[in-house]
Amino acid sequence: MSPWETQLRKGLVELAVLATMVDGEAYGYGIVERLRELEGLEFTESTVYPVLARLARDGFLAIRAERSPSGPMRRYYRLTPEGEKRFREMTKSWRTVSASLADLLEGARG
Amino acid sequence: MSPWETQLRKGLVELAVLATMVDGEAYGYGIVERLRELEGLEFTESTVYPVLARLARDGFLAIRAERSPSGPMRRYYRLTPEGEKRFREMTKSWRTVSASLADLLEGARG
DNA sequence: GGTCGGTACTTTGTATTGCGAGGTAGTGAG
DNA sequence: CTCACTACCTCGCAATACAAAGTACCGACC
Repeated sequence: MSPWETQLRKGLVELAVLATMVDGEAYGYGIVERLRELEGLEFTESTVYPVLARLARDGFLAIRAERSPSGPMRRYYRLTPEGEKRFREMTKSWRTVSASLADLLEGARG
Repeated sequence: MSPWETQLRKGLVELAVLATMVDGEAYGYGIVERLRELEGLEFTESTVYPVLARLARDGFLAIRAERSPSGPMRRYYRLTPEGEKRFREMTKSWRTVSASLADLLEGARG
């Protein structure tokens, strides 16, 4: 992954991770696998796990452990009310920035 | 600016800056002013100038100095062929990531 | 002459973050 | 008992956004 592509995705990991658990709880490894299917959002475990830990530490996620049918224990994360708020705010910001940048690229011959 | 908003924009500065000079040369202060008009892309001089310096150092921009009608000398930047290539690549990557994230947010109740 | 606001560029230091590399461990198949 | 897959975690490096602070040029106004 080229360094500028890495930079381009900075900050998006958190939003992407939050998005994966809006419809219900999710666990780390599963999140990585799910995001891997989305072009440009192929994050590794080294990236996702620390994000989950940080979000949980800051009260945006609650954790529940459960046995896996095929490996070590899974740690399921789900959004707390603060987490949902955070998700909504980030989504809004994202849409704003995204729209502005789209306008800028539109105006240029790009 | 909240820290996560800062992170959300990481890597976008470079693309935004490149976009401002696709249609012709531009100078630092002017770029800052122009971006300030776009919601979510209000970068400060502390952010933009280092980006310009880095892009020039890496051969993506060429520099030309010219007197300003109202202040110190301006340094006009324009895209080199490598710069145009970089801009096209970044734009493409951006559209990909943006589309994937939009899909993800769409799928979620967001 | 002096001050002030606006223009224009630069540097230093701090706080975050993405991720490669490497590690631990449970599980079932062969 | 080895191998592949699942599942989690941590260290260390490289990269970056930005506040803060500084320098300098200019015209206007008193």
